[in-house]
Amino acid sequence: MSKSTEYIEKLRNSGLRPTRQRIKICELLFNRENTFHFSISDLTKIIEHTCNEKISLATVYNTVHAFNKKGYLKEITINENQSYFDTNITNHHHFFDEDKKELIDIRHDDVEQIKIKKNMPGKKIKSVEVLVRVASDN
Amino acid sequence: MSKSTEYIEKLRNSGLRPTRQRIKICELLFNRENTFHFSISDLTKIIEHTCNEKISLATVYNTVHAFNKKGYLKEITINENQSYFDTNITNHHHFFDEDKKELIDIRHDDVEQIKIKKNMPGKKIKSVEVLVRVASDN
DNA sequence: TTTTAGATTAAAATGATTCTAAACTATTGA
DNA sequence: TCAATAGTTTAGAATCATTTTAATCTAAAA
Repeated sequence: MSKSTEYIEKLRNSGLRPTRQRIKICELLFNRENTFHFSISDLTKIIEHTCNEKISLATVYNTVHAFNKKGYLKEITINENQSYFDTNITNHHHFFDEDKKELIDIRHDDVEQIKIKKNMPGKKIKSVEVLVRVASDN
Repeated sequence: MSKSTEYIEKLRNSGLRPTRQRIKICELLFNRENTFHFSISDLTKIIEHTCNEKISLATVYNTVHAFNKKGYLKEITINENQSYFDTNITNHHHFFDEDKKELIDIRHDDVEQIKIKKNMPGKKIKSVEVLVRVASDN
């Protein structure tokens, strides 16, 4: 499947029509070797720098949120004013580097099985997320 | 040590003078049997309902943030628009009930030791937080 | 094609948080 | 004890991220 067909499918699955602006957003998000962590403001800056045409903020929000809802992006929230999206939607965890304000993936295999000995009657576990905050030693 | 002396000490340690308004906030936060999870908006509602006098929003923010910074409160962020503070500052984890939008403590003992096989050179681990999202089975 | 349902946009609205500046108060030290 | 001062409270304004609006535009269906 071509990249372009893949983007169109992702958009349609998310309930969105494939438009020029949304395809461009897909290219920026999904045409990458490595996992990509970004905030909405990171993404709009990248659009400004790599794109001749402007994409309105409303479109960026609407597209990113639709992908997040559908599961093509994963949200990682650090605190009240720092929220990131991750293009790596496999089951994995994160380091947050407090110095550089940067997220780093921890492969699922790099964390030993997490066993929770308590359960919530009638409730099903949807996800288990580990955030390891790190900072410079000194 | 009396509760009141304890509040004054907490405030001073956080770099704040013990004023009438801040003592009131301490009473609401720390005079409790059980751990208390709240958002700023929860707290302001409680103040409105239990207090004759009004405490301005600016004071609430400033006091809660100072306690959080000092470590007398712990912040738990669920997503872009849901952030809570926890009066339980011991090492522990959380369930987040997606149905009731409610946090529930998981005692540290109820999660088996989390071993991270990867490390970040030159960086020290500040905290390891686990968030288990749960929702109704059906 | 033509129609229509959905998309894009700039600008306005909203809502949470932070700032401001004037009035107030805890603390210090004479 | 009391004045000086440094920090605090407050309402309201400012800010910032996000969402809504309504007019214009476009993809997709007929």
